[in-house]
Amino acid sequence: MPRPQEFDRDQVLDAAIGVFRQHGFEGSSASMLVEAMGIGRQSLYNSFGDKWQLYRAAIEHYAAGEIAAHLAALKTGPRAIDGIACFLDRVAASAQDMCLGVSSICEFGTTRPDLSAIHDRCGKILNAALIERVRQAREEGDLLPDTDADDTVAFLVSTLAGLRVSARAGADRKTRAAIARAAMRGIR
Amino acid sequence: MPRPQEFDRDQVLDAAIGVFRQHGFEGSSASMLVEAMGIGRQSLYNSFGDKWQLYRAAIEHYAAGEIAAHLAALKTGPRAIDGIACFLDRVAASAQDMCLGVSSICEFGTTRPDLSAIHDRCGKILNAALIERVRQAREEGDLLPDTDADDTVAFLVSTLAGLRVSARAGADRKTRAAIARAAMRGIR
DNA sequence: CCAATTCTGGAACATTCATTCAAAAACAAG
DNA sequence: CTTGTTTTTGAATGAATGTTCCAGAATTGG
Repeated sequence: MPRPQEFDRDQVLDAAIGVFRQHGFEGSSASMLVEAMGIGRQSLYNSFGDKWQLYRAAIEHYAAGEIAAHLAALKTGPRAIDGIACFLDRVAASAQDMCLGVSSICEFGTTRPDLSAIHDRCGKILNAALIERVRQAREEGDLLPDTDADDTVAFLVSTLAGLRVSARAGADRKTRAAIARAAMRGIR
Repeated sequence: MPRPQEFDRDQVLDAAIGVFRQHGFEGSSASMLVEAMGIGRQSLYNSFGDKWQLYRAAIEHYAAGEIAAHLAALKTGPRAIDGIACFLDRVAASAQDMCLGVSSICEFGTTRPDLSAIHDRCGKILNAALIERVRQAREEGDLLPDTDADDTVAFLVSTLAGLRVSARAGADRKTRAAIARAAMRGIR
């Protein structure tokens, strides 16, 4: 008998993600979120609890999509090294809009346990995929044999963050592509 | 005849920098700043105008110190490549606390012209020093000869940002050093 | 000492914030 | 149609925000 919800949860979440990406958590007001999401204030609080929980939901939703894209990119190419290159190229190409993961880390670091839990969980998935691919590339002879796989992955993730911050600072696409290329040279 | 200022401008500015580094602009309240700086609210507004102007002053002050440290690091070593390595090592070693430059870029991107002006001005100085050093290293035969100097510098700055975001996310010192090493491999 | 100026501290300001209350409207099931 | 539940809407809440006003204390130069 209950009246059904009129909006699509994923859709309004995407709208919230857009606001948070642009302004961060503290810079996003409830009014901005309500307006962008196109729902009533009350609906927001009914569906998501409060602003912080909405933020967490947005990050989780964003991370899910981002991880899926990363994993897909990593799968490409005849050899593992191609997947790694594709992963970096995709990041370089799609970095116009601020990354919500980088943004949340810059804003809160490791000070919010519930946020860190999300980061850790998502980071583990991406790290595992990267490590597997790095090991594979090494076995295929495309990587330096005397480097630690964990360190290589840390460097790749660092490059990911660096690319996105550079983009936020105004770096154009060509420059970003050059950064990705240099990074590939660093692990090979 | 006027009563002299009782506090040292640079000193209270350093305190403000500490707050802004930890919480960003939007996350830092006037009360937090007043308490950390150890001066009265009124003194703050008399000396710095308002919160935004204080933020700009803090960034400017922070950037001056940071640039000086970068330039000093770049000067070291018998060859230019040593200076570049030292530059990255210093960043890796001193990245526990969030970088105010990276933080402000993540928070505001290029949306505030007056902020971008500061970034551009400081970026130019660092870029010029890096380019000079990169060119020199190439002449000394320590760098790949067929790479663009601008791209190499962009990669170094991207690594700088990546290192600091990684540190904010919890990367330990050893991991950060490995990232710096991998980056050096990327330009050589 | 006097005068000028600025620092200090506290109260006061309007505004915005996140959040909630209350009533109206919309829908599904009987 | 009625009943029960939920969404919606708009106003209202109290707290916190950045900022300013004010009076008193402090310190220098004349």
